Amino acid sequence: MPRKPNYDRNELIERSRDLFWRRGWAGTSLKDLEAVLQMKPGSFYAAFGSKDALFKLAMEKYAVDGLDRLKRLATEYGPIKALQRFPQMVIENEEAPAKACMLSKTLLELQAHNHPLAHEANLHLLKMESQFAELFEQAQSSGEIDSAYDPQVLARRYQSDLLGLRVSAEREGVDAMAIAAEIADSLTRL
Amino acid sequence: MPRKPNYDRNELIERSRDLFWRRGWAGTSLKDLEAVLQMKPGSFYAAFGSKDALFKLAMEKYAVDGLDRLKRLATEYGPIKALQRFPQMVIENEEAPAKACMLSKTLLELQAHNHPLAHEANLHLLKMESQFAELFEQAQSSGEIDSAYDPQVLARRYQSDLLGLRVSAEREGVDAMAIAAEIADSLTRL
DNA sequence: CCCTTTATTGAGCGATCACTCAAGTATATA
DNA sequence: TATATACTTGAGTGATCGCTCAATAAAGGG
Repeated sequence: MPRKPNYDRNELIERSRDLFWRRGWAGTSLKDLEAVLQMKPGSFYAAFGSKDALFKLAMEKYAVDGLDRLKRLATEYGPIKALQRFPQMVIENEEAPAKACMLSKTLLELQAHNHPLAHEANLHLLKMESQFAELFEQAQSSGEIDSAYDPQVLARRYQSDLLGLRVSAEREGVDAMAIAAEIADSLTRL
Repeated sequence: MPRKPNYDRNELIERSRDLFWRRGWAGTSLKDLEAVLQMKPGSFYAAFGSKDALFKLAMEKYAVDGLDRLKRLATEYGPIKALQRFPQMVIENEEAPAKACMLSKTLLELQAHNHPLAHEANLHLLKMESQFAELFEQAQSSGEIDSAYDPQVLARRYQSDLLGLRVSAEREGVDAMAIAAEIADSLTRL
């Protein structure tokens, strides 16, 4: 008996993600969302409940996609080569809404307000860090890097470097590709 | 004939800096500022002109103070030791409004809106980067590090690492001091 | 003292914020 | 086709946004 929505929910979440990623939480108004999603307020709230609820969905899609890209890279090239390629891959996409990481942007914007979305962002970052650690561990198992290192320590540092890279890539007049190459290069010396 | 203001302008700017640093640009309302500065709207606008104008002043103070701390560190310990100590110093201050860099927070928040303050933040970051490069150069002159390196390249990477560290330090459950130690340690291998 | 000049006050401006809801519309099932 | 069940519409909610300004208070110079 029901009537179907005339939109693709997944695509709406992707469009929201791109807008939130670029403009941030406070920087994205409901008018902006209505324009990009081609939805009136009533439909919007029927579909997503609130701005924050949609932001959460958008951030989840962002995190899952990032994790997927890394895993695919690891499947194709092996763990250490994946970690080497990832930084460059992440900043070279000209079509991406922003160079900086959506999770870190959200964290920095909302952490001081104790906003639940900041905590959510940190959880996604932790998941990513675990995946980094797993790849370092695999690289040790296959003898690609010295097994004396603690994979968790390597992952922690790698993620910090990646976050720094992506902030730098957001700046004008900074050769981020060169930094990415340096990060990749430093992994060959493990 | 005139009447003197009954406040210390410099202190007001410092209090504003702390609030802006912690809460960000959009996250700080005029009500917040009025509360912290103990000023009514009229006085506020007579004194500073606008929220953005005060933010600019606050950011300048932030940048100048940061530069000063680095320079004092270099005078006391020498260039390379200063660069080694700086990361730890920057994240260990518990009284600071935030661990993350105010300039990077401003850049990430406002860059996508082409807000003048984002450009301003980048200029301050460039100045800081120049100071890093100068210290690396001094370290080369005194033979502390290999002179084959390009000081600008070292400075670019150092600043990126520092920005990453400070984002990481903002997170819960991340041992930022360990990352700071690693950054410092990597400078001994130059 | 008076007078000029500036600082301070606080009610309130228009604009925008996230969001609501009653009314209208489309669709799958009976 | 009739009906039930959603989805869609868009004017409009109260709250908050950055900010203005006329009125008042205070402090120097004469």
